[in-house]
Amino acid sequence: MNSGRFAISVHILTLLTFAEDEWTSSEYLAGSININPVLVRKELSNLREHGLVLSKEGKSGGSKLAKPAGQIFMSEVYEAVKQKDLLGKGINSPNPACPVGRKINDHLDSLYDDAEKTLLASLGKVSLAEFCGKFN
Amino acid sequence: MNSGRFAISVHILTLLTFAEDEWTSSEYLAGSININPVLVRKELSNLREHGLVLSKEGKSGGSKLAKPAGQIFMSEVYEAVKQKDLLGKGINSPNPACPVGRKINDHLDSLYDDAEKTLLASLGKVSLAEFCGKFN
DNA sequence: TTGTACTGTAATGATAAAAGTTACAGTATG
DNA sequence: CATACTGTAACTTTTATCATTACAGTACAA
Repeated sequence: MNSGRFAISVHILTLLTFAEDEWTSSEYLAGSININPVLVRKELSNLREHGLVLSKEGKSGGSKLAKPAGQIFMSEVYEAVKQKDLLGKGINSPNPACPVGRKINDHLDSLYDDAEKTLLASLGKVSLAEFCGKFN
Repeated sequence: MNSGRFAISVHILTLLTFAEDEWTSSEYLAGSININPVLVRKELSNLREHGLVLSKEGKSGGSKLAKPAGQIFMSEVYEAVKQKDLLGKGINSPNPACPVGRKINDHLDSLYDDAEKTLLASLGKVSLAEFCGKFN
């Protein structure tokens, strides 16, 4: 799983939840997360592609949630930021002359798939709204 | 979760399972995995600390499983290699002046803990022996 | 009792991935 | 048309990962 992108995305979405329906600037978001605004925009761009946020260009532009926080689940955020697989699948290039090396990646893949399904089920139980409820 | 260490450890343990009760050298393991022997020894050192393998120094030395493959579970391997947490916890240093930034790491932690419990339960169902059974 | 084949680990260097920074074109708004 | 934003590309810096070299320690076996 990718290092800190999940945390950054959840942080962004949490701030947008508290901003209600306001268009929030990447500068402001970057200030709370304490990272570079360009990184925030990249992450927003990804969240946008996955239908979680909307952005508006131009003066008084910014971003906001694409749907109510009660309808956004942590599993969606996970799906949005994942790129490598959960446990680091397919990074090595085992020796194909070895009977184990030749087949292990396939077997690891199916192990990972099962584990990831369980993880998604768990994250799918928590909505952004519930998560934000913890701040009160 | 750490990139490829889980895969390397499972690969090592699989090779040791097929080696039956032989002491297997790090050189041989490195050949199948196609990585550097020193990295293998480091990973073996970690697996040893976690009680999963035994090593013998000196000529005709090497490593073998510390217990039968039916009694080693993927959850143990996961626990052995994890260092950072699952989803990249605690990497950012959010702005403490922001009410969200100030508390988000705690809330993320509890989210991660729950998700990880589920993941461990899933990996705990698969023994090394079962995993190795797939190669036949 | 000495050569050999291993482990264990530290130190260093190379490569790759992640994050920060600068820069600037594009776009709404007033 | 000035302003305050977004969206991206290009470049640099930082950090993490992996490979390599080196060598001390250990057990076996001739």
